[in-house]
Amino acid sequence: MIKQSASTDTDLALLAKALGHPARVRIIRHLAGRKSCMCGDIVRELPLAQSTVSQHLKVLKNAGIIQGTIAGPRVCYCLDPAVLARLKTQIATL
Amino acid sequence: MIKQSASTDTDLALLAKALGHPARVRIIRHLAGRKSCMCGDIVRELPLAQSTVSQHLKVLKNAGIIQGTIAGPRVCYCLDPAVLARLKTQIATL
DNA sequence: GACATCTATCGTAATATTACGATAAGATGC
DNA sequence: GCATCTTATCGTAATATTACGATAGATGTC
Repeated sequence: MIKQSASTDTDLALLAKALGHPARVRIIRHLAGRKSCMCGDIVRELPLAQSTVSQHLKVLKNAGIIQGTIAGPRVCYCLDPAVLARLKTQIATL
Repeated sequence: MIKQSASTDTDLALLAKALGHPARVRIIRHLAGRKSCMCGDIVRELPLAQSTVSQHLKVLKNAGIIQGTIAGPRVCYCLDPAVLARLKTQIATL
C-alpha cells in the first residue's frame, strides 16, 4: 500500500492544471520533439498573439514543466524531464 | 512518427483540466481504491460543502472520467477505466 | 400521505483564467 | 549611440472557476 499524502494530490493537481489548456499541450508536444526550442518558434506554431503565448509559457514554467534559458537575444525553452517524469508516474498510479 | 492532431491536444487538455484541482485528484484516488463509492462517502472524505463536492463531481463526469448511477436514494460513482486509460496513454506519450 | 435522507441545482460573490494590444526590457548589429 | 529584434510584462475586458448557503427533486420509511 502506497501512502498518498495531500501534498501529492496538490502536486499532481498543479501539474495537471498546467496541462489543462490545448495551447499548453501543444507547446509541450512541440518541445518533446526537439531538444530545445526558441520562444519565437513556439509563437509561430500557435494561432495566438505573442503575449498570450508568453503567458502560457509562464504557466508551464511556474509549474516547473519547462525551463527557459537566455540565449543571446532569444530564450531557449526546453522540457524538464524530471518534472515530466514525475507527472507521468503520478498519473500512472491513478 | 505518430501523428498528433489538434483534437488530441484538446482531448488531453480537457482531461488534464478535470484533474487540475486537488479535490478532484482526491476524489479519483478515493474511487480508484474501491470498485464504486456512494456520493455521501466522498462528501465525508473532503473538507468541502456538499454542493461544492457535487460541483467537482460534475466536472469529472463531464470530462467522462467518472460515471454516476442512481442506486435508490443515493448515487453510486465509479471511475470509467477506458477514459482513465486514455488519459494515461496520452500522458505517457508526452 | 408525511417525513427524513441524499444529491443536484440555483443564486451569488470572490478570484482566476484567457486573450489581446501596447509597451518595456534586454541583446545584437550598424 | 541608435535602430532592430526578441521576449516579458502591463493594462484590460470577457469569461470561467471555486466556494458557499439555500432550495428543489427524487427516493425510501413510517
